[in-house]
Amino acid sequence: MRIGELGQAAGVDVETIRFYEKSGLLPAPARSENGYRAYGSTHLERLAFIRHCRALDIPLSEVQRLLEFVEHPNADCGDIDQLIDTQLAKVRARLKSLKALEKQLSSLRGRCGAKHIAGECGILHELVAAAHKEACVCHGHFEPKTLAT
Amino acid sequence: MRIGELGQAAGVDVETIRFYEKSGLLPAPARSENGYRAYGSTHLERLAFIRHCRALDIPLSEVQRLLEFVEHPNADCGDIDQLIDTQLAKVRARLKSLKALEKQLSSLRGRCGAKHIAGECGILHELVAAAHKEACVCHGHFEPKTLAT
DNA sequence: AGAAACCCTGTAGTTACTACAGAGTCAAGG
DNA sequence: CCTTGACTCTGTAGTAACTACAGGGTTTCT
Repeated sequence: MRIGELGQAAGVDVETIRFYEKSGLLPAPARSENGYRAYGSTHLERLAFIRHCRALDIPLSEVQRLLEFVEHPNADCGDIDQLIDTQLAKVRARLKSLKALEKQLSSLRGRCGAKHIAGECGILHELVAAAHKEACVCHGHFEPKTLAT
Repeated sequence: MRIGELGQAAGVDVETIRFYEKSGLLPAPARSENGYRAYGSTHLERLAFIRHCRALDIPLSEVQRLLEFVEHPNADCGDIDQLIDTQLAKVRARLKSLKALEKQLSSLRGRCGAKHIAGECGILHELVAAAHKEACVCHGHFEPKTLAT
């Protein structure tokens, strides 16, 4: 099948498929006489594998490694569980920070009254006030990454 | 104060500060005779405001808008609560998908036994099996019927 | 035949930073 | 005074994972 068909079968953009090929994740397929890529089921499976891993937020570099393991069943796979552990830790950390973020945003949202003049906007006041508080060096450094990451 | 001092005061990288200036978020400051940037407390407050918004995952383009409201207190601020609502919706959606992801990864992690050969790795088997027949929660596009070529 | 959809390669853009490179300035120490 | 390391400057490029052209060729359908 051609690239468009592969894309439809796997629910992936053709440009993403080309991107994966260029990145080395997908092997370059055979070509028809007109130069079009000609894919078979092997590519489809591999692409599905990649997309499934991506859905698990596994970085492409790690997906590459997993694919190598698939290709070499006799290789030592001691790192795979560690990879999943790393992902799990990341997800849990992110969940934690997002929950805090949701709480902050909800609180901020609650400050919006019926007023529609910027000078009287509770949200804006709160954002400015927060900036004032943080701008005071007595309160230490505000590190957004710890919340937003 | 110089850029390094501003960065320390706000807990921001000097390169990020220059980035913000270039992006138009921070006004270009006065310069000393040697060409160094000379900042005052106004910049510090504005930077803190920006960082606080970033901590709330507010995109820079929206931070820019908020800053404009701060500068024009008489402007209609009808969009600000909507901005926060949009952020809240994003955060909640992301929370939902991350929870599903955590569940999947935990399940996947549970498949790892004591084996350390790739060919016998439960995690790898599951990833490959998923590519064959299962749509994951976040992916959703892959359907077995489209396997037919 | 013509138009639209598909394909190709190569380049550039998105978002929010982050990291140089090469050169100038400053402050402390020998 | 000189040296050295830290700081500053502007400009460019890179990061991750795509996504969107541009310009040109091929296929399919009306």
